[in-house]
Amino acid sequence: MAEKAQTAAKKSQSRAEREADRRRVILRAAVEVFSRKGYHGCRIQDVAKEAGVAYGLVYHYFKNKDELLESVFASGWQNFLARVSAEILADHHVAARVRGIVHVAFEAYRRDPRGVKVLILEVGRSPAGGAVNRGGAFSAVILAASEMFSEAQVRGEIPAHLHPTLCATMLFGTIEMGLTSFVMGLLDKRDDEAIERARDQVAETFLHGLTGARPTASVQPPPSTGRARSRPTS
Amino acid sequence: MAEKAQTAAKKSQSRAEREADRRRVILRAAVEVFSRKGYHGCRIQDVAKEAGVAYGLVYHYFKNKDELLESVFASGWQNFLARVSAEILADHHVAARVRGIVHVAFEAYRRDPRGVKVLILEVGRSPAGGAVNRGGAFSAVILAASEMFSEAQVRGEIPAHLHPTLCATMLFGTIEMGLTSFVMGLLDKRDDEAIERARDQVAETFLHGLTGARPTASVQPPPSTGRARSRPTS
DNA sequence: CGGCGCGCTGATTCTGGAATCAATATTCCA
DNA sequence: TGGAATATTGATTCCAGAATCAGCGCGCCG
Repeated sequence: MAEKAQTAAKKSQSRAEREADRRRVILRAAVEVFSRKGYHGCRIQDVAKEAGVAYGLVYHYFKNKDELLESVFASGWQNFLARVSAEILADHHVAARVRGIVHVAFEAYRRDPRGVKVLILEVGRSPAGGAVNRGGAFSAVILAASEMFSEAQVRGEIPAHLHPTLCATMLFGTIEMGLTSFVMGLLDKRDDEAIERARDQVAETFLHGLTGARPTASVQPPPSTGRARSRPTS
Repeated sequence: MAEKAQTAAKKSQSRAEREADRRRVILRAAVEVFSRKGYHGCRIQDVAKEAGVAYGLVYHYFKNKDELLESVFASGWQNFLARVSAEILADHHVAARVRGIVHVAFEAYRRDPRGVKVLILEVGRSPAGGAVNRGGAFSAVILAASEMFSEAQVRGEIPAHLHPTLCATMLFGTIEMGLTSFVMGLLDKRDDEAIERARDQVAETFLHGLTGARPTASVQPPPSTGRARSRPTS
């Protein structure tokens, strides 16, 4: 819809750029406000104010409030999804892959706590009939992870009697609640080191259990596809 | 408010009873509707229709929509809270207590999936500023569980380097997502036996980890306070 | 440099649903 | 049985907030 500006070469480009910027600003503001007051607890006006624009403009860029949430979700989740998928598909021992997934999740949180909060609290849990159709996307990751565990069983890396899907949900449940501790202020979210320790504990406990947990599995990240290289801040 | 009817002995009693019934019917209907469309996605009218009463009546029994949700929460959570607390306070090895907690949660689900769904999806996750102040209640359980793990560390039952609070959140995260698998239809909620297997897997994986999970820890419930005795169906 | 189109604005309209309330039915007690 | 007290109803009021739209002014083009 905004692509009509592609008539000329350079100038129009700059215009399109500014448009995209606006869009991003609004999206950003939406994340901010959603995380503060929740989707239902805020008006479009709040988002507009946060973004420093008239609220009519929000409708210029997004069809309605739902589409706004949908976009917030898409922009946040796609990214996360891609990274997690990469971890899942890597062909390492399942333990390494699990560590990778945990790592990705916590890294995402460290980079953008607000965004993660919205994902967790708003999008992740919208009631069945709800507006946003993100249930599918969520299931997709679970499914992929199930695959991974299933495969790990074939390779004999984990016991055969475990239900792969349940393993997958448990993994994400563990991660999610780990993050929620921060989101809800049960743990100090300022402390970067605490976040790292939490991350390691989550991974190790999931892998070796409460009773068998090892004395911290060193901080160096597990060997995996791309997680390690420090990506451009973005 | 309805207690004024206690003037006489028998008849008035019956009246009070019918009132309480009504109240319960409405509460029940609310759970039903909330679980189907979510708190924000439904009108008072829907609840009334489900309960088979006029919606004005809902206001006779509950001050407003919020109080209705609050009550749904209270009636469901108090119960659960009490049972979980009992498990937490029992002085068994921490493993037994963990099993007990998991057991209670799954039992609650088996008895009333709808109710658990509402608790998980609506109440458990309401965004910070939200209406219902149940965050406190939730934190309370986490805190209690933290205590338990802390104590277990003193007794040397689990490694000292683990963060007790994180252990607690992980435990409930694992449980919650385990249940969510059913709520979301990732696993077959009809299959009673599947539920039991899931329950055991959740407990054992949490305790011994993915890699160390034992070949199913037998179905017989762990030795704990009162969980074992099959309570009157209700 | 003049005018025109499109990004942008915010007052205005519209909608849906919460909460009220006056009227009606039912129950209870003397 | 009468009538006071209470339960129940649903049309009505009221309002928050979503979505619209008519116009304004900035920037771009010839």
